[in-house]
Amino acid sequence: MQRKTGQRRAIRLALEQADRPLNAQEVLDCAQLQVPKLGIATVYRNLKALVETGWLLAVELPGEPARYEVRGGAHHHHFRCDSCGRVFDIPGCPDDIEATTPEGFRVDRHEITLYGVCAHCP
Amino acid sequence: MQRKTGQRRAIRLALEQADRPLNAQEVLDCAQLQVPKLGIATVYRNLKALVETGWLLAVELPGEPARYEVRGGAHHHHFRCDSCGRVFDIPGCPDDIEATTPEGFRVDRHEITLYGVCAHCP
DNA sequence: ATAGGTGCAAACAGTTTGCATGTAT
DNA sequence: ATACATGCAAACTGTTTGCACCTAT
Repeated sequence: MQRKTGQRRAIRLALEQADRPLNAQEVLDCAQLQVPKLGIATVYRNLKALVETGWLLAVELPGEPARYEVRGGAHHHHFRCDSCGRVFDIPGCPDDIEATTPEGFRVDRHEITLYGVCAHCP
Repeated sequence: MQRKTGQRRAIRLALEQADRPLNAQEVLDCAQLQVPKLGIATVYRNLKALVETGWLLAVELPGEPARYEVRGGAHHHHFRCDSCGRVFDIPGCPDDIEATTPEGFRVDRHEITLYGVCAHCP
């Protein structure tokens, strides 16, 4: 991740301009507007590297390809619309999440996903 | 799903005897003890059918193959051990989960996964 | 007898990797 | 000049499907 390349810039731009988490294919489609010869392998390599540096956050929902969002604000969770398939950020977090964790288990982190219909869908 | 076959019985038995959600490969390994010629395609076909009838519950964690558990008790969530990779049931559920859902969103269901180290791992 | 199930292998989707080529430094 | 980055294609994993054969009913 030490050189500035056109593909790298295009990939970052795609993620910065998105208003929601994008998957690898969406990043490719968007970044190819600027670098048409961009390949999917390069997208994956850069996404992985950007997650490792902490610039990106991987949003992985069960059964679907991973999405990525620029690590911005505070701890939050996600809402997936069953109608349009898009994923949105949900601020905040319940505070009693670990309440019923069995004795002897140590909880390091958690994921919450809400499913339903978003405000833009009928 | 209308005939009683040996492979179907073996698959159901594997899931009934497991004390945790199993993925397709684990079901195959276990069921093959009784039906050695059992194929993975049959396992997938039966898992899908059993989920559709409601007998099974799919436990899908991001980035890993789906696991399946017999639909038994009450609403619950899951804990994944980062050390041994096994998944355990966690009883109960925080009650203020939908608290910060934005206006206009309708929440139909939710998934919570805790990550950490289980009681059996050092 | 016959519709439903099975096994095998091929097809698939998403992701990763090996390698020759290209390019920012 | 040279190490890092890219593109392509092949490999890989988990899952699904087409098809001929098998079997519970």
